[in-house]
Amino acid sequence: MRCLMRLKANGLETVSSQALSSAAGVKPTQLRKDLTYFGQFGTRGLGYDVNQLTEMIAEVLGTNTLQPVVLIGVGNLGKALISYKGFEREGFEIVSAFDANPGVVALGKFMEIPVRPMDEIPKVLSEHQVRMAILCVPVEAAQSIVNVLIENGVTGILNFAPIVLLTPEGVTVNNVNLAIELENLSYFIQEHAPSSDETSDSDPTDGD
Amino acid sequence: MRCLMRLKANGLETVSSQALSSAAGVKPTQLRKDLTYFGQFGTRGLGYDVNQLTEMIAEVLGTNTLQPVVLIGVGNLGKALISYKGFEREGFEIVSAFDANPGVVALGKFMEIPVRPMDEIPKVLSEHQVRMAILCVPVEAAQSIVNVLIENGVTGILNFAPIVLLTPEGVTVNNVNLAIELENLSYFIQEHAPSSDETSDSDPTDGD
DNA sequence: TAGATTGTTAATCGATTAACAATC
DNA sequence: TAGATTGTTAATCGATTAACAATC
Repeated sequence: MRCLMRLKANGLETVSSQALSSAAGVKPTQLRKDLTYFGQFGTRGLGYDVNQLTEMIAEVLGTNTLQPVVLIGVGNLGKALISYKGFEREGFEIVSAFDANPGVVALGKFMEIPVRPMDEIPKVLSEHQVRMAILCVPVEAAQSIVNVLIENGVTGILNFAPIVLLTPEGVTVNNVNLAIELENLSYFIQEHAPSSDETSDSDPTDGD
Repeated sequence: MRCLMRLKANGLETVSSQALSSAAGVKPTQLRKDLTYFGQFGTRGLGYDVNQLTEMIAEVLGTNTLQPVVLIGVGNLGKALISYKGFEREGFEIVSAFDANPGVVALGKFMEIPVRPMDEIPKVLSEHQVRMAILCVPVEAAQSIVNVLIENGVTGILNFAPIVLLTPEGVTVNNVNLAIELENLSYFIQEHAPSSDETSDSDPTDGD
């Protein structure tokens, strides 16, 4: 998607699996095979229409319309995520933040992204039809908040608390554990590690 | 590793691949196979010695001794990471932070983790024999800082800037891209997505 | 029509797992 | 010795890739 965006910004209208895959660092066959999983979008002899492909991927990702998201827990990390511009750029809108600390709520009341007390979660979720939440609360609070979120229609959780969340079928959890990221790195700089050959993003698989 | 820690905390001295794997959410065979990649640590008929296995894994991960780490870029995210206690618990020590903004440096001069100006990077890295860095600077600054880091002996970078870093062979980059995490989640809450079956951590593969 | 590039088949490769002999 | 559980082999499964017919 990001490669396509770049092509689009440069005015390209058409791209071959060859060109796009090399930009993305994968093999052309891989790219074509993956795309056909969702349908047929290319033109033989020509390649793919950049606009059409962009739109199709946005639709698959669910980012073609602005996705409302809430953020729970306005500590250091929460604040950092609120001010992160990347979410918006990719089609997400943090409609509200929540915090258990009245002081934090008072301070955040009139911010661009308002901070509300926890008991307003149900109201806000139903008002904005929110289905995704970013969770940056302490481990102790995580599970009970998740229960509330799920009761109120959330089906996707980006979880920063280092704990395995229990969720019913149909709810997806993506865990981001920064300590694990660092451990992983640590492993690869040890001499016994088979030297890794490609720079790549973390790719979370995810949750029941 | 985290499962083992928990067993240890509970006074368990021995664990079977069966028990450990179910705690970790993988199959017993998988666990045994993976462990043998590093050697033979079990006792047939008995299982694995928790202490011995813990130690072996810590060694493989390189977390048996405290790993010195530096953090570059003390913005919102940088601050959040500095105050994150998880790193220390897992065997990492942020020995210093760095920032390009003199104001940030002035403020952070006498913090528990000191904030220093960028030009002191070489001195600090060699003094503490630092091999790992956490990068949370703006995209524009990322590559040039990475060059400095590598020149001064860093071989592992945890990168939060949404950019593909160019690094020589032997340097590992782990990218954490929060927008991608959210996109991934978004995909799975769409109806067309094959419902995912397991909650799991992001597992970064990594970099040349 | 000739050249290009897709979508798809079949071959290859690697990773997971069941089964079991080794052995505590 | 009998029961348990490892380490390892061989079978299975799924994912990647090469090759190519379809077709723009």
